[in-house]
Amino acid sequence: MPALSVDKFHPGLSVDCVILGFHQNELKALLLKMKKMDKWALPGGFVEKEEDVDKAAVRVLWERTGLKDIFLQQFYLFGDVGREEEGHVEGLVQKGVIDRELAGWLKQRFVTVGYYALVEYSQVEAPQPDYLSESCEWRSLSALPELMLDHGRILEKAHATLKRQLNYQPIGLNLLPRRFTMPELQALYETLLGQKLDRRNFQRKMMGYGILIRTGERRTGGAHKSPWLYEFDEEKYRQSLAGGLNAGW
Amino acid sequence: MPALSVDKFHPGLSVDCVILGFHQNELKALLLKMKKMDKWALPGGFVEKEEDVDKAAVRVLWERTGLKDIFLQQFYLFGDVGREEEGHVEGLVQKGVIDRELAGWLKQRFVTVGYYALVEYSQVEAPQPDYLSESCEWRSLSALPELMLDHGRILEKAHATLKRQLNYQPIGLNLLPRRFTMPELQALYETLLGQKLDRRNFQRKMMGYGILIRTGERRTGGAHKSPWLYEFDEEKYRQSLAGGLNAGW
DNA sequence: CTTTATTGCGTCAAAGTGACACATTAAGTT
DNA sequence: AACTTAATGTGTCACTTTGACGCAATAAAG
Repeated sequence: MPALSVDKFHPGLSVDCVILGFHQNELKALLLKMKKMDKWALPGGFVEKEEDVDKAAVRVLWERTGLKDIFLQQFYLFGDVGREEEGHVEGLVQKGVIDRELAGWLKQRFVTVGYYALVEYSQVEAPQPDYLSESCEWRSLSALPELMLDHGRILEKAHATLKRQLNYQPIGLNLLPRRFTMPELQALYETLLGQKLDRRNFQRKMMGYGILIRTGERRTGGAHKSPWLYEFDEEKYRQSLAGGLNAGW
Repeated sequence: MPALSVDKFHPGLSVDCVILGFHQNELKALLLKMKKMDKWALPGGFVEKEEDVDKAAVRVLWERTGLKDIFLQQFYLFGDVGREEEGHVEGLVQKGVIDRELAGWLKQRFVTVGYYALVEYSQVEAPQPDYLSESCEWRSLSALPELMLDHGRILEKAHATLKRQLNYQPIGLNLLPRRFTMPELQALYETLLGQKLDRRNFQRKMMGYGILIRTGERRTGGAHKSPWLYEFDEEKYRQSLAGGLNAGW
C-alpha cells in the first residue's frame, strides 16, 4: 500500500466522477470495485490545497481509471451531513485496505462535488483500477451493483441532469463514434430518455438543428437497407451548446 | 466586535447567496457594504462542521441580512484557486474589521458554494446588516457597485442560470406580489431576459401553461384601461417546476 | 427471385408561433 | 360632459413545428 500523504489535500472536500458510456443500446457507468468489499464506487478522490476543483476532478479520474483529459462537467455539490455511513471507515481499516493515517483523515466530515462526462465507450479500453480497487468496469445503469455511501444518489442525479439537458443542448459528440447512423443516434436518445421515439420525426427534428453532416457513405454489413453515416458539425455543435437548441424566448 | 469561534466551522468552505428581487422594472440584488471599505459583498458565510450545506446557506442569509426561511437554490461551486485576492485579508485586519484569529482562518484556501433565491422585493423591509457590514441594500443589476473578490462573477453566473431556467420552468411565484397584472409579469420576464416581448403573444403563451388564475378583479388607480389581476395556481405551478414547461421530447 | 426487416422520404392534420389589427376602457383634458 | 390618450383585452392570419402514419427503396437471407 503506497503511502498517501494526506496533508497536501484540502480538508473535507472530495470529487466524484460519473462517467457515462453507451454500448449495445445500454447506458453504462464506469465503476470501481472496492478491494475486499462487495460494494462499488464512483471514481473519486481529494482536491489538493492549491488545485482548482475542476482540475482535481480530471486528475482524480486519470489516477483512478487511467482515462486521460476527459471533459468533466460539474453538476452538484452534495453537502448534507450523514452522507457518511457509520462504521464505513473502520471497516476499511480492519480489512487492511487503508492505513491509520488515511482513516483518521477520512473520518472528518466531507462534502463532495459531483462531475459527469459522456465518453465514447469503445475509446476506453481496459481501464486501470488503482491500488484501492480490484477492478474498474462498465456497469449497466439498468442493473447497477450496490454502491457505497451515497454514490447511488450521485449517479442518479447525474443521470437526471443529463436528461434535462437533452431538452436544450445537443448530445452525442463525445458519446458516439465519430461517424454514426441515425438509428444509432436515436437509440442513444431513447436510452437516455427511457422512451421510444418515432424514427421519422426524430430524423426530421435532428436534421433541423443543423448540427449533423451526412457523409456520402453508408454503413454496410448489417442486414437490410444500409443507413447513411453522419458526423457532427463540430463548429455548429459548439454554437448549439452555447446558445441552446430551443431558445424558447 | 463579537468573538467568532472559528473552529466550529468546516475548513475552507463557504456559501454565498445571490438574492434577487424585482422593483420598478429593475432586477436588484441584495448586497452588503463592507465596513471601512468601498467594496460590496454578497451575503455569505461559513458552514458548521455538523450542518448541511443547504441549511448553512439559509442560516447565513438570516444572520447577515435578517431574511428568514428563504428557499435557496444551489447553482454552482466556485472552486478555482486564485479566487482570493492578494492582501485582501490583511486589509481587513489593518482596518480593524476582523481580529487575528479570524484573519488566520480566512487565509486558508476557500471554495464557495453559490446559492440563489428570488424574493418579493416589498416583503423585504429594511434588511439588517450584521457587525461586519455597515449597510444592506438592494442594488440594481444594471448599475452594480464594485464587488469584493469574485462576487461579481458569482452574481453573473446566478443571473445566467436563471435566464436559462426561464426556458423550461415557471418563474415569478416568489418574485411578485401574490396578485399581479399580466403587464407586471411580462415586465419581469423582459427584465430577466433583457429583451422586449410582444404583449399579446406573451399573454397567450403564459395562459397556455395553465399556471395562472385570473381573479375577477382589476387593478384600478393607474391611468388607462385597468388590467386583470392574476394569481399563480400553486398546485400547477409546482407541477410545472417538477415536470418542466416545454418537455421537448 | 422472393421474402423480410430496416431505412429514406413524404403527407396531412393539429398545435404552436410571430406579427399585427381592432375594439375597449380608465384617467386626464378641454 | 365630450374628447383625447395610452394602455389593455381579444381576435386574425400566415407560417412553422409537431405527431402520426403511408409508401417506396434496399441489403441480406432463404
